[in-house]
Amino acid sequence: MPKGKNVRPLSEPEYLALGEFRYQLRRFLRHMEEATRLLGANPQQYQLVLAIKGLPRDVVPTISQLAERMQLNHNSMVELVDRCEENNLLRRTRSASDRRQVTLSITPDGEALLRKLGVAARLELSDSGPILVDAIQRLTGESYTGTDTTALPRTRTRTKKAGP
Amino acid sequence: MPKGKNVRPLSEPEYLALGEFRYQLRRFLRHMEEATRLLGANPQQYQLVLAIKGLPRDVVPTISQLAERMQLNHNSMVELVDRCEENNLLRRTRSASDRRQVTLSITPDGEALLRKLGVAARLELSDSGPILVDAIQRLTGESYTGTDTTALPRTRTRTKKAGP
DNA sequence: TGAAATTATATCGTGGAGCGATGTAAAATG
DNA sequence: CATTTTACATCGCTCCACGATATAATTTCA
Repeated sequence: MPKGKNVRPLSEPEYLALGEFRYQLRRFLRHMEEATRLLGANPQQYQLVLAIKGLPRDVVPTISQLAERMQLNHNSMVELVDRCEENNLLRRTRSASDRRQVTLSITPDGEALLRKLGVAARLELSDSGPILVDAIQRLTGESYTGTDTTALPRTRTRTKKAGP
Repeated sequence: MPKGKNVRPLSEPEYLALGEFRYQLRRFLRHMEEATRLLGANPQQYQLVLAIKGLPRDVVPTISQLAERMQLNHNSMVELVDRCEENNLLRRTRSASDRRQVTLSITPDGEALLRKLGVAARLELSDSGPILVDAIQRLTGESYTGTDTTALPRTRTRTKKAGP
């Protein structure tokens, strides 16, 4: 594999693609937060319920697993689970096989939230999804054959910044 | 367009896709935060510099514009710009045409940060990008025939932090 | 076996970042 | 010009993630 290919500096179109990617992400996340709050729920708490629902079926929904899935420290996850339990979205159950572990289950309230916001997420992604996909492909070079060593111009004409 | 199509509840594969989508997002964001901090910089501040660099060329980089791009309230953006200026990543310039406005420009330090992290972002997206694209397509039904329910590729759990 | 190490969850105090409310200056409106 | 609107700035507050630390269950191995 030609190592140099992916470590060259970003070209301007790539910066635009990365900017667009981040922008669409923020919009998606923000809109979902809004939708969540409109239902009187807390965004992070919804995220956790969704993370449980969307967990691969061979993964046991413990605190640590979900901390990893949401990229949180385990103690932050403990606190998030606390809040979810207070709001009746989740329930804790100590595992019988290993009694250090706690497995989480979704309450009917949690499931109801999932149903409503799931539809919202799909609709939202119908808009931003294609733009996201496009940006990703511009950056990672979809249709990238790996044999190209002549690719982009390495010399930049310094037309950019003239002083005021 | 059949209206009912996108408002039906999520199927289980769709929940899995949505879960995977969120998971890959969090991983991407977290890894970029780590990379940023490894360079001694602040993640949000990098985000702002990137947002400026990645702004469509016909958009003037003012406080309000960037607040919208990063989906922050304008006052939060003011504070973020303050911090970026303190860390010598950005400079404020009052606009000559409309002296209420402030236009932001990236310092050499900011550009250097962009170069290093741009490469990191592309590499990171080389991994998570295809999974993200796949999840989006499963949800928005792009070329999705409904017959393929094979599990999503699972990314290997990576330990988050090397500790002493 | 039983002491030490490891794993899983829980608790507590702290700090940073985003937000609402409010302020100030410039520009648009009428 | 007087009023309204727009753009940026300031301040106090709160929430949430984190580091440090604690507790309990399990595994390791001398």
